[in-house]
Formats: sequence, structure tokens, C-alpha cells
Amino acid sequence: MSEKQCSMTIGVLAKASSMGVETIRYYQRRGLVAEPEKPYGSIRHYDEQALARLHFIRTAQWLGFSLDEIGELLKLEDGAHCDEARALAERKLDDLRRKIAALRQMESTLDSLVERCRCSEDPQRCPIIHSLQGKRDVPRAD
Amino acid sequence: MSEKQCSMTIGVLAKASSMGVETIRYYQRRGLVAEPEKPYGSIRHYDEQALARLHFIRTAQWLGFSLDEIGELLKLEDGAHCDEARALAERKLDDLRRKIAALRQMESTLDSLVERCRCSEDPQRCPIIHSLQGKRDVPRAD
DNA sequence: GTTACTCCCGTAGTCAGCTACGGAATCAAG
DNA sequence: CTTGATTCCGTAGCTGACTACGGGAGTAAC
Repeated sequence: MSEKQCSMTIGVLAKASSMGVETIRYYQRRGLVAEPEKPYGSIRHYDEQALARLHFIRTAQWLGFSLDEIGELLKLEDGAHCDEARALAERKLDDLRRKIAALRQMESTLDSLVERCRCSEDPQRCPIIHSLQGKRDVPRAD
Repeated sequence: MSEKQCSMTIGVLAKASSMGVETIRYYQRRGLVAEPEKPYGSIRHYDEQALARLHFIRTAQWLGFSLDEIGELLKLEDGAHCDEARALAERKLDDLRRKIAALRQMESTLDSLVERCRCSEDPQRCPIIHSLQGKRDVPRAD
């Protein structure tokens, strides 16, 4: 379990990360995952680092980063260009915070809607929509 | 400002919502925005409700709802099927909460990264990536 | 050493969400 | 009543992120 063979084929890696083989190959083509050591025969072998990277991609993606952005994040990995790194991180952080705020607002809206729905005698006025129509200026962000 | 003419053409509406005309027409085709009163001549006129709806769509979209989901949300507008509404809202709420949690985690990670970056003597070890590689099980959600 | 599974690699297709195009009709100005 | 911008509508194209396909080569099991 914690003793992972340092050589998985792409299929095993796919299973381990619960992604498709094709997806991994796609990430390779996009330069998000390195194609490892040129094979002796001709089959590549992946290690835990590769797996970690796939996890990273998944998480970041789920959090709303595009593959391009993830690529940028990954470029920071070497630790060089720390300034760049920080700038990117700061922008992202800002974005994140706005998103969190919006989501929280949405959460409480939805929550109170659910509450009201639950106890409503008058099911004619579920006010989700109304409360979301307020013309807030959403930064068209990501 | 608060005295909006109750008749904008699609072009004006587009400007008011800062969306493209084509986008609005696309939403109409998808049934997210109604095409208003069959025109006398043949040009449609939109009111503030339409604008509000566009705001709604934008916001919801930014918050991670797909157009299909937005469609569902919008179907609740009439206030009927309150149960359905509540179920949908509850599912979304759940989703939202998981997302907020993940984003917060990411936020603090990024935040401490930025801090560390800022005061680091050793720019060789920006630890964003490392901290994101932890294999947390992201629900592949949305 | 044949069978059956993977792998490799390139190319092509899919889905969501737009965005652009083209041609006819309409409307507003002058 | 002509000019020029808009609208209308259908259809086609684009971007991001996959997903599938096809054919040849490697490899493991019997």
C-alpha cells in the first residue's frame, strides 16, 4: 500500500489515479505530466511522483483551475522564479477569495431557501431565483 | 437608472448585461431566456426581467452551475414543485459546501505559500505543489 | 510460438459553451 | 425613399478537456 512499486505502466497508473489512460496521455501531450525514461524495450514506467502529479491536477482542476493554469502552477515546482510564483499565487488567491465569498453567499441563500421551502405553507414563493437576480457584478472570472 | 425603459432590443440588452447578442440568442435557444412577445413588426423587446435573468445566469454560472443546472434552477421559478426544488437545492448546497471547504484549504495553502515565498531566503522550496499533491479524494464533482 | 492483453502513437470524434457568418427583413435618419 | 445599422434565423466554426479508434509492436501465460 505505502510500498508502491516504483514502476507502473500507464494502465496501472490510470487505475491508481482513477483516470483514463487516454487522459494521462493527453496530459503528457500538454506537458502536464512528463513521459518518463525512454523505455528499453519501448514501454514507459511511472512512479509515485507521476501519481502525485495526477492527484495535483485533479485537485487543482476541481478547484476551478484550467489546465493551462495548472501548467503554470506546475512550472513553479522547481522553486525557481519565486517572484513569478508568488504573483501567480496571489492572483489565484484573490480569485479564490472572491469565489469563496460568492459561494458562501450562495450557500446561505440556498440554505435559507431550503429552510423556507421546508416549512412553507405557501409553496408559491420559493425565492431562490429572486435572491440570485440581484445584479451583483460577477467578474466573469476564473 | 432604476427607471429602465421596459423595452430594450436585444442589442441594448446585450450591452446592459455585457454579454454578446449571440450569447443571449444562444440562451434563448436553450430555453434559459424566453423570447418575448411576438413582435408587431418583427423585432423583440426585452424588459428588466430578462436582464435580471441574464444576471442570474451569469452568477450561477460563475458559481459552477452548468447551463443545464441553471435551467433546472430556473424551472423552480414558478414556485410550484417545491419538493423538487428543495431536493435540487439541497444537492447543490452539499456540493457547494464541499467546494467551499476545498477552496478554503487551497486558500490557506496558497496564502501560507505566498507568505513563505515573501520572506524566504531559500527560494528553492516553494511548497505549493507538494502541499497539493496529497492524495485527497476529490469527488470529481460539480 | 500462438493467443490475448497492454502499450504506443497519431488522428479524429464528442460535449459544453460560446462565437461567427450570411442573407433577408426591419427600423431610424436624413 | 435611400442608406446604414440592427434584428432575425439557421447553420457552421471554435476552444477546452477529454474520449475513442486503428493499427502496429511489446510482453506474459500457456
